[in-house]
Amino acid sequence: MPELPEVETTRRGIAPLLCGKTVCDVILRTARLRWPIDPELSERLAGQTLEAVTRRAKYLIFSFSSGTLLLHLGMSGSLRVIPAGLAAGRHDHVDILFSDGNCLRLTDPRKFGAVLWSDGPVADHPLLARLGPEPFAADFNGRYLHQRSRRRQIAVKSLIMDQKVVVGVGNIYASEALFRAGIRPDRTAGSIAAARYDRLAEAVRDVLAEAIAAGGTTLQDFQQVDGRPGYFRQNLMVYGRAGEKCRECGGDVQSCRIGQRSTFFCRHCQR
DNA sequence: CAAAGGTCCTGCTCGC
DNA sequence: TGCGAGCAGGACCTTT
Repeated sequence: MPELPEVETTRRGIAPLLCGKTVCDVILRTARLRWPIDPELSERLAGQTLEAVTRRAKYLIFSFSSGTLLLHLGMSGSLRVIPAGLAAGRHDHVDILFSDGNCLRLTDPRKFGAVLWSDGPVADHPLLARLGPEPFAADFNGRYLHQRSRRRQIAVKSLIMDQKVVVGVGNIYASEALFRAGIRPDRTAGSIAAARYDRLAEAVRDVLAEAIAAGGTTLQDFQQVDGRPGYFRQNLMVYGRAGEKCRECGGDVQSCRIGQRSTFFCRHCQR
């Protein structure tokens, strides 16, 4: 599920409720998600005060004085802040309990998420070390995308979904950004001119920013920290709309598969 | 049976 | 022959 807008929406929901609060216990109901979860997590976190919740790519970074908790929502994860003591469901894997009575609960049906403890700073963690620029950073722009695409034979959609090229763009927003930029998703990345990458970089930033403002996109599992869905779904131009009318030209929205992922575009609006 | 919003890892091919 | 880069596919897991 969660691409950058959903992770950022989650971060903004959590931070004001939990920053400055002290952990009193951690309940692990599942030994591993994508990777094993440190069984000592409760001992590590109990008594620690949460200093900040930040984001790098689709990772949430919980900073404590003794180290860092790295959390990824995978494909179906979500976090909620609830009162301590609520019964846990089948897919509620981790509860982090705070001394003020709040509980941060991780739910993840597909178990592709990750909860990793790291002593000390996390900037050079292997999972973060090779990530590309944030889409809102100054070093992400059309010139950069154009340069990274030279001699690349992959589809442009795969290029912008490559987290080493730019972080945060997943399957939904890749289709949406390419629609806004007027570029067919199956175009070979290396064959697209610089000016079109200017449009694409801007489209990526715009669609992500608008989705964050709407609280993300909910297709199935995603929920904001307070349990509400994200409201960007109604703004999607092509994703999930195969066979429906293009909201720009009235033609039929097409679908295809690129890199094993379903892909949506308008043959008339995108070249 | 296929597919669902992610991404790490393996192994193949190609070019120097 | 060796090495790196680029790329496709499999893997993880559960639900619809």
